[in-house]
Amino acid sequence: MMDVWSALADETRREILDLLRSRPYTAGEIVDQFSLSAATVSHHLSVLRETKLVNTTRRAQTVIYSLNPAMLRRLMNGLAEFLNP
Amino acid sequence: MMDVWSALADETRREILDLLRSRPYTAGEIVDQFSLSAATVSHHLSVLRETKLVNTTRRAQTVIYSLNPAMLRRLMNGLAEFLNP
DNA sequence: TTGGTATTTCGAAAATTATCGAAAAATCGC
DNA sequence: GCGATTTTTCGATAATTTTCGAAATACCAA
Repeated sequence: MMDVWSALADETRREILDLLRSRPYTAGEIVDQFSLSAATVSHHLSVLRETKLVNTTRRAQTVIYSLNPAMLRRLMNGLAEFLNP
Repeated sequence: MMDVWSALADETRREILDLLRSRPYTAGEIVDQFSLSAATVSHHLSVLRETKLVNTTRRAQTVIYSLNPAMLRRLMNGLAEFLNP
C-alpha cells in the first residue's frame, strides 16, 4: 500500500487529479486523455483510490472517478503544521 | 533531476527534513540518525539539495545542511491554489 | 606536503514502480 | 442466459530508485 506522497510523485497521477478538478470522469474518459494503455491508467487510478485521493462510484458498466479534496487538504494542513509548529 | 514531489516521496528524506526543523545538522550528524550508510544518506541529501528543499554551507571539512522552508511553502501554496482556484 | 577527518562520487546489486497485452470480471440490454 | 461494453487483474518486462562498499575529493592542521 502506497502512501499519499508516493502517489503524488507520479506525473500522470497528478495530471489525473488535475483533470478531476473540473468534474468527475469515467475511467474510459480518463484513459482517453493519456497516451497510455487502459491497464496502466487503471493501475494509476487504483493507487489514487487506495490513497483516498479520489472517490469512485459505479454507474452501470462505467466507474466514475471524482476528486476527494479532503486528502489534499490534510496534506496541505500537514505542511502548514510542519512549517509553523 | 528529480522533482520536489519525488523528493518527498521517500520516507528517509522526509525524516531528514523533519530533523532539520529544529536546527541545522552536519552531514555526519544526519548519518548518525539513520541506520543507513553514509553513501546512501549523502545521496538523499543531494536529492534534497537539488530540489532546493535544503541549503548547504561548508565549515572546514564539514557540510552543514539546513531546511529551506521556501520550497515547502511554495508546495503548500500550490496545493491551496489547486484546491481553491 | 603529509596525514587525518568529513563528505561525496562511482559502479553495481537489490528493490520498487511503470508499463503493456491478454485474460478475467462486472454490469447492462435483450 | 448471451453478447456487448467498460474496467480491472494477471503475468511479464522495462525503467527507475535505493542501497552499499570502495575509491575519490575537500579541507584543515601540523
